[in-house]
Amino acid sequence: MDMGELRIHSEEEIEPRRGPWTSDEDFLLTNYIAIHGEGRWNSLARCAGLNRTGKSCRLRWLNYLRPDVRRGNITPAEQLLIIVLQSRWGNRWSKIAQYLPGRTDNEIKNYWRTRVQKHAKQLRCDVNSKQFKDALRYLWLPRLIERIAADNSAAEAADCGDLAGGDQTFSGGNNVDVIPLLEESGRESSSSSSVGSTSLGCSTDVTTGSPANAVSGGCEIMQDFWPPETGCEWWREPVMPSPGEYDYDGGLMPEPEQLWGGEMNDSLWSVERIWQLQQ
DNA sequence: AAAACATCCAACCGCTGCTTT
DNA sequence: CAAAGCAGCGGTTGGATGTTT
Repeated sequence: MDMGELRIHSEEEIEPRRGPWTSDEDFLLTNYIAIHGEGRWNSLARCAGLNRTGKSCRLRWLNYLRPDVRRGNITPAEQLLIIVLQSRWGNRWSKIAQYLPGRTDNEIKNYWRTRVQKHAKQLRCDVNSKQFKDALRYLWLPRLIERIAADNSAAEAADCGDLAGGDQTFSGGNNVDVIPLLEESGRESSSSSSVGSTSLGCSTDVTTGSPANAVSGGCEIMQDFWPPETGCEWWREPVMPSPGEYDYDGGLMPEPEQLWGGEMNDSLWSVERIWQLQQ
């Protein structure tokens, strides 16, 4: 600890430290919480000898130091959940985070702002617009489901070769047969959307296909999402379902505990479960 | 190699609502 | 009941890092 930064405590107000946390501060906070637990952040900050606000301590603990916090790559399954839940609840990040164990509201919020809003920008539409929601539902979600299915297949193959290997990455590893789900989704899309009608029809191989197909079909579009160079002209076609044909707000959302009992496990990320949320 | 630009993400800020006094 | 204190939330910012020119 750099004691030079911690001026001698006195009753008069000491300007709390701000900015990036040092490893010493992390150590102090982690140690204190390990012994005394969380809560009462203002007094915790004082008692732990941290010249930080309670707010700052809480944020550091919840978003970074907590042992069960997961950072880094947002998996396709997690992306799927975020998109589905955001469409249902809006920017209720803490609520959404409850359904992604180990992920913080901050991380989900960052993901949304950096990745999802970027695509909205490329489409030149608002993230809250029907246009963009349709893009998510009929282009992004099917693609994510395909990726999850592919991950599952890869994980299955890996499991055959290495039964001892546990899945630590949440990228798959379950045994859900996704084909019926994809077919179901495809039927739904084909009945209402020319873009959606082929979005799932390319599940066998999204890496091939001509540029012409990309515009008229959707495989390649889905592969690269929305390449800015297309000018998104295809998207302006009146191919979306009529109002009321989909309903993001319908249905009852089970509590997180009901879904996975508050624990992280592989079945948590089954496509089946995620798809149920989407319905 | 370096400057310019883009992206990511940890951390802060202001606000709201709940609890305590 | 009102005021004060606190926790939590969502929006925003700025520095670090990566990528492009």
